[in-house]
Amino acid sequence: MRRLGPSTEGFYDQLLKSCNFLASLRQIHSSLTTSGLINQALHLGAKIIIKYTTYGEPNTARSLFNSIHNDKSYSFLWNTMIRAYANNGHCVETLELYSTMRRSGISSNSYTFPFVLKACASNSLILEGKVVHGDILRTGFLSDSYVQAALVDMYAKCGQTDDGCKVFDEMSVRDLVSWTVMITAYEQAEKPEEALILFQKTQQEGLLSDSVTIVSVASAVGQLGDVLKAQAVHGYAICNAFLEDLCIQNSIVAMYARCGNVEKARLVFDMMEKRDLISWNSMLTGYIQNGQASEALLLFDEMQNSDCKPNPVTALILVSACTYLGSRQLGRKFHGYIINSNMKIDATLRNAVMDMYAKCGDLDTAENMFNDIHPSERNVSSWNVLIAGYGMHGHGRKALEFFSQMLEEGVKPDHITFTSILSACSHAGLIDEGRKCFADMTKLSVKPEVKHYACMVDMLGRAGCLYEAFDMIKQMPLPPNDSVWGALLLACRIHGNTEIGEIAANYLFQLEPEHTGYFVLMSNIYAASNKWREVGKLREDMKNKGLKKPAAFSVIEYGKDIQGFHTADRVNPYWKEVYKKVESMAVEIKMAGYMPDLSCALHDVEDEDREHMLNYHSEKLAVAFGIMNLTPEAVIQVTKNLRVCNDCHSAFRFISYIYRRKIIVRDANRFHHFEGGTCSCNDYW
DNA sequence: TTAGCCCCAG
Repeated sequence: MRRLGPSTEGFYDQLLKSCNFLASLRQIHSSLTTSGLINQALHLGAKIIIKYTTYGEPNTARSLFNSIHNDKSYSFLWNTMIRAYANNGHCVETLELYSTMRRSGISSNSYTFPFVLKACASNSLILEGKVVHGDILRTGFLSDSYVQAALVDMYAKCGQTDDGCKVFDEMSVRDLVSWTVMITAYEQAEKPEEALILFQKTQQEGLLSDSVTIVSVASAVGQLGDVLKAQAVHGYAICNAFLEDLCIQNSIVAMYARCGNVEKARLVFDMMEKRDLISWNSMLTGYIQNGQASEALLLFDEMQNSDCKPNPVTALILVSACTYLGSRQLGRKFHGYIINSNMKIDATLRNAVMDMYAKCGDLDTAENMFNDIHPSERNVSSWNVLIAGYGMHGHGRKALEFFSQMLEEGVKPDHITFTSILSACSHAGLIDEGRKCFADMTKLSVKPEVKHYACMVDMLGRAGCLYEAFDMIKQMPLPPNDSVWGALLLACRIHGNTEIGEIAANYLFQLEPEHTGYFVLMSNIYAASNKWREVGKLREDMKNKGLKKPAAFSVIEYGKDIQGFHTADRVNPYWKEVYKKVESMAVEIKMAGYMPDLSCALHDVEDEDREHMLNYHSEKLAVAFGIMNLTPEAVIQVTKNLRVCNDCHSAFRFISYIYRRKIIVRDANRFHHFEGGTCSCNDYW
């Protein structure tokens, strides 16, 4: 065999460094094989193994590995192959190779374990991780800081933060990475306060953070939603010259958005010199999280003109924006875009598209998509989407059918399935079926959570079984939260029960003193029984606490555009015409027998004024806009962010009859299809 | 004699 000098090795080293393509890598590989150098300078072989794997050729890498790892006592190449697998998501192969390595008597070292642990961490393989932990103890590598950090990370990613914390606490020396791992662990476990306390400690110990730490800290602050802390992190990044880092910029954009300051997020975004996919997706998500879906859509147009092309995550964000807006038309457009862009549609994205169709009122398309999925590829979320979709439309029976079919096909329901099926029963008034499903939960080994009790209380309460609902709360094995009492309060509103309503409201005012919705509900109950003194007292309370009724907002599709209306909107460019229309419609439907439901107007004023105020509810403005601008055969579809009010519900029945229009309203809870004077919910909602 | 642990969009 011909020996080549070190200068030749250096030459190949350089060549490999600058090699960016699979084709040139193959050339270098073959030239090294011909020269025989690959068997002598193993670090070159190692580099090729790594490159093949990152270029998506793990099998080629493995063949190379198999052909050159002739010295059995030499762990370097094994470590290389394990590293290549682990860093490219080939988790099974990593563990398989590690196991072969052990069986072959090759000793692991401090370079082996971090990658094996990474593979366990990325697939939440806690059992395998624990075995590796045992191996580390046996081989005496627990004192290595890289191994320790990887171990803490593995436990954290497998959801065992406490075990990770134990390893962390037992470390004698902690470097920045171990601190960061622990900070990230708390952040990922949604314990942002703990994460920030640890960050404080790194500062006290005089450790200089790196960009990874700051990203995690920014994430934690985002979870906390504290704008002041967000500004502090932003300032820290500026002072320590971290702001050049793209990851940091992205995390700051996301942080501000999650703290509700989407304007500040946009400011940071606009100042960025370079933007990657994550920058765009973070900003888009920020708009969606803050209810500014139309801003998100504008930004998407900008994104398409940029050098960053949308990926499946972008698609997911946009589809969820359409779901939020209730815009089937836009949703369809994006669905088309997704198909045409040839992006990879995974189960999550497909389910999101189905959910969009279901929640935008197009159940047929949702169901067709579901039927197109091969039964073996339907996961629990696919079923959940359909069950929830049918439930929202009041098709309780259909939801129950899907639920049975799901069980027949051997798909195990989860907590979301039961939330969906119970609320489906609730909307359809199927209380016996609902009771049965609730009883089946334990049999199907899904433990009832507070939200399931809330569904039951809602179902029983709506059906008028107020005392049974109340008893259920009293007998709950878990402490009832605001959604449970809120369901009872809503039921009291529907059935006009002041007495139980007051009990529920008292709990709610303690549990959620800032939540205006409960004050509004209770004052509605008082208003319905003409207890204006109590209404006034509640209003006074709200005023003293500085609470305001959350802004109602309704959206209607119009051509390629979307029009949004607030209550008593004077910002929408068409408000004057729309006001005239609602006023004239009120006159016409009154002649057909519509009676304004004055209890829906919160204010303690003269009846005539209250009646007048009802006209300008956001959903009425949106429907009036639809009648004025859409062709007579077009369906008027409106999405409202809160629950549709009683008076609007009654008015829409009359409007659908007199104007011969199909009106579909999606509110915070469900769909209402108005046609010929009736609503699909049969006034049961 | 060569290699590494932790991060941002969903």
